[in-house]
Amino acid sequence: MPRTPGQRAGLSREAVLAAAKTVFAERGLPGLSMRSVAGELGVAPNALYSHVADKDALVDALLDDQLAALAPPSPDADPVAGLRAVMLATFDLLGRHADLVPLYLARQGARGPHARALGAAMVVLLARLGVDEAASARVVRALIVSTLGFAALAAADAPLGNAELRADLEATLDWIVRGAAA
Amino acid sequence: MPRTPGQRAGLSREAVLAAAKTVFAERGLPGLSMRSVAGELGVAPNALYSHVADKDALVDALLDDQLAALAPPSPDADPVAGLRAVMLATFDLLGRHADLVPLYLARQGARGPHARALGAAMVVLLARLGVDEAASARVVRALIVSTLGFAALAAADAPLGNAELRADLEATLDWIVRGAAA
DNA sequence: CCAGCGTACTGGACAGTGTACAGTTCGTCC
DNA sequence: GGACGAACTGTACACTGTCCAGTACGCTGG
Repeated sequence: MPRTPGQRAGLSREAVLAAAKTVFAERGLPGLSMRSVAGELGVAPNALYSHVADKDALVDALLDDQLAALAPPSPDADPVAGLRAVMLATFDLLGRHADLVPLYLARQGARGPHARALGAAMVVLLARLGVDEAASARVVRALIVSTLGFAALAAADAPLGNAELRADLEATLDWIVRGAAA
Repeated sequence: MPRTPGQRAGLSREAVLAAAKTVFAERGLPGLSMRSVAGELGVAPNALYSHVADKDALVDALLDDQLAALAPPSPDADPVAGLRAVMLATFDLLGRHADLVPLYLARQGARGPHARALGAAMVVLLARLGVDEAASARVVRALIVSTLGFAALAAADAPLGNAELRADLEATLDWIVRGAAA
């Protein structure tokens, strides 16, 4: 989206993030460079650095933003079903954005506001299963780790089909929840 | 290790891999480039391509090579203890090579010969717990995914200490094994 | 012993990357 | 209206993985 020169671009952190989302959606992670995002905005690559500290910071923002598509489980639903539903929804979401998965595991990306909200909702459900607050952090981590891990496995175009790994995850989630509740 | 010019370097796939190991040990993953490996061997960067297809292929080899340090569990030991021991040893190994963890999850790296051997030993132990062969593949995947996932979490210099995450992993492994054996 | 062949290797280059530095242009506030 | 600070540009650096063309060497058949 090039501008007529001589005018301000009027960028902002949000605009940069939005452009990054567009570029990522259209060209995937390999196509996401500072230059491509800047090009999308019709702006010099360096201009982004007025609104974003790093490429890393931009990617972190992008990661948390993806989680906005996930609806937190209702506190009133059946806890076991609710937990399974969020994690499977997460798995499905990551299946659509395969190359992001390693990033979630390697970075602070899983610590943004959206991620926090999901975690808090999970703690509520676990409490209704009799898991006290001290232990629930551990269980949440176990659930998330399994979900991200299986998503990563599914992303690596493994010989195992996506459906098989989804079923694996479902079984694993049950083992963890059941084990933790005992 | 520069050579006196005019002589053959006498490279080989193994020599390249060894140099890559050295560079990685000294400078970590960011310092591992085709140029740095070539420099280590006193050779032009392109020379490596006579022995290695890609940087990806080289990294894959490096990944599996790291697993050589892991002793497969004895088939005669207590199955639960044996499984726990391998996975915790893996966690500890990965803790020492933090930046590799995302790669293990994202690539075929966990499918090399060493990885296979470990997987096979785990299947044997699971059989002694009454897990039939069809189901054991799923359990092995669950155990590996949890281990790699927690290692990744520990690698991301999280606020949670390494010891805490190791304990989390230990509990998770137990839940999975117990759940699968039931 | 020597010609020839194939492989190992070099030099140079290309197309990218993230990002720093210096300078210009603009909107805003006193 | 003039100064200030932020936004933005142009240019550049130091890298990256990898390709192409050429050279020099070791080994093998005659």
